Amino acid sequence: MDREPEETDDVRRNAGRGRALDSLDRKILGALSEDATRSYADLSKEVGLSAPAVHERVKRLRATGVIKRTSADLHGPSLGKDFLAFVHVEAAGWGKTEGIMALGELPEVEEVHAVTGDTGLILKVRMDCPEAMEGFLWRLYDMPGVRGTRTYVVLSTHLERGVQAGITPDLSQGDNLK
Amino acid sequence: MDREPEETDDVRRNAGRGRALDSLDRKILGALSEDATRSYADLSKEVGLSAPAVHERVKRLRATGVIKRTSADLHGPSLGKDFLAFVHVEAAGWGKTEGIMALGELPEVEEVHAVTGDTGLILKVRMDCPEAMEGFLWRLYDMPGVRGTRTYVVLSTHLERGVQAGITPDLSQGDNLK
DNA sequence: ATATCAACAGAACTTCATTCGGGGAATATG
DNA sequence: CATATTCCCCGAATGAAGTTCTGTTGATAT
Repeated sequence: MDREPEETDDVRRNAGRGRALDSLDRKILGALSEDATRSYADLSKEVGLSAPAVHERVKRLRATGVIKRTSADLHGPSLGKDFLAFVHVEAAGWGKTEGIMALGELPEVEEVHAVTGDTGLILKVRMDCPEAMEGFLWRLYDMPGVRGTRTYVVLSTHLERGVQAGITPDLSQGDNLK
Repeated sequence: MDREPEETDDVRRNAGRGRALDSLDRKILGALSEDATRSYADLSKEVGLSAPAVHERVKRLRATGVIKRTSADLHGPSLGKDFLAFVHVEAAGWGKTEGIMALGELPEVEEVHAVTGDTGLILKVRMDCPEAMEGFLWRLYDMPGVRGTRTYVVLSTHLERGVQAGITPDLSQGDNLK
């Protein structure tokens, strides 16, 4: 009888429940977030486990959603996208407008966040030129509920990476109160 | 005489010079940016090439820097990072302060951009709790040149992805002028 | 004290990545 | 116009890696 381990099919959203991440998991995650092409044999030497053991952990990390996916990180300028900007959108009703959600269909839109503050939405958009930016803003203003926008054009990017596995303990404790 | 194609060592920013990306490259890039674990045999069926041909193209895309790297995308909350925020920093002198560049050492800091507008810097930071955010801001204010900050706490993220291979032609032309 | 379960290592197996040799189309050269 | 040259592709072969299987160990629960 083959039991399928996946068939939970239930509430899987709070990933990593039932098994907290130990230091080995974090080590693996840190390594894979920097270079996901490394072999399990290679990783096994770094974390002190056998290749199958690492494989099993990675499999679990994927299944539980800790590793959302493995992706190739592309170079914007090489694709003709030299123009990066953050657009703060002042929305009337409130976020989640059907039109605003449809922004995700544009490959130029990389991030959409609902935020606190005077603006309700922050967009990260990357395109080829200022003219495209203009076209994008027009499209934005045509949407119902968009009252205004504030655009911050990126002059240079000094750091850009995904979620990091590490944390800085000092931040949430200790010497905050000087 | 082996000529090393890399030894330009100069201005490499416009990677992919000498060979424009064709539609097959874009198809491959689009696929790999969504799932970099797909096999070449699999990709070959999608783009209509043989596996070695796809491999060769990917190899070149890596070598020329179009594919910056392949990474595992991690799930923040699973790692205990439930708190995402954009921090606009009003810097006195101007960007690239040694201290600000050192922010990259904190795994909580995911992005650092120099931008136009009243603020000179936009930071994307992800941490475990508001207390950590507080600690981070304190650390920020201790830096020379930091005049003020404005923090936008992310309430919900509707879209978050890397550079997309596709483009929307309409944006930079045509019906912009309504 | 015994049964149960989770995690790991070593070996076997399978699939994939990678290299090699050759062919064809387009471009450059005489 | 004919002939090299170059680039890009394919099919086959090789090697390395991913993946599965089985037994063992240690811890926990009965």
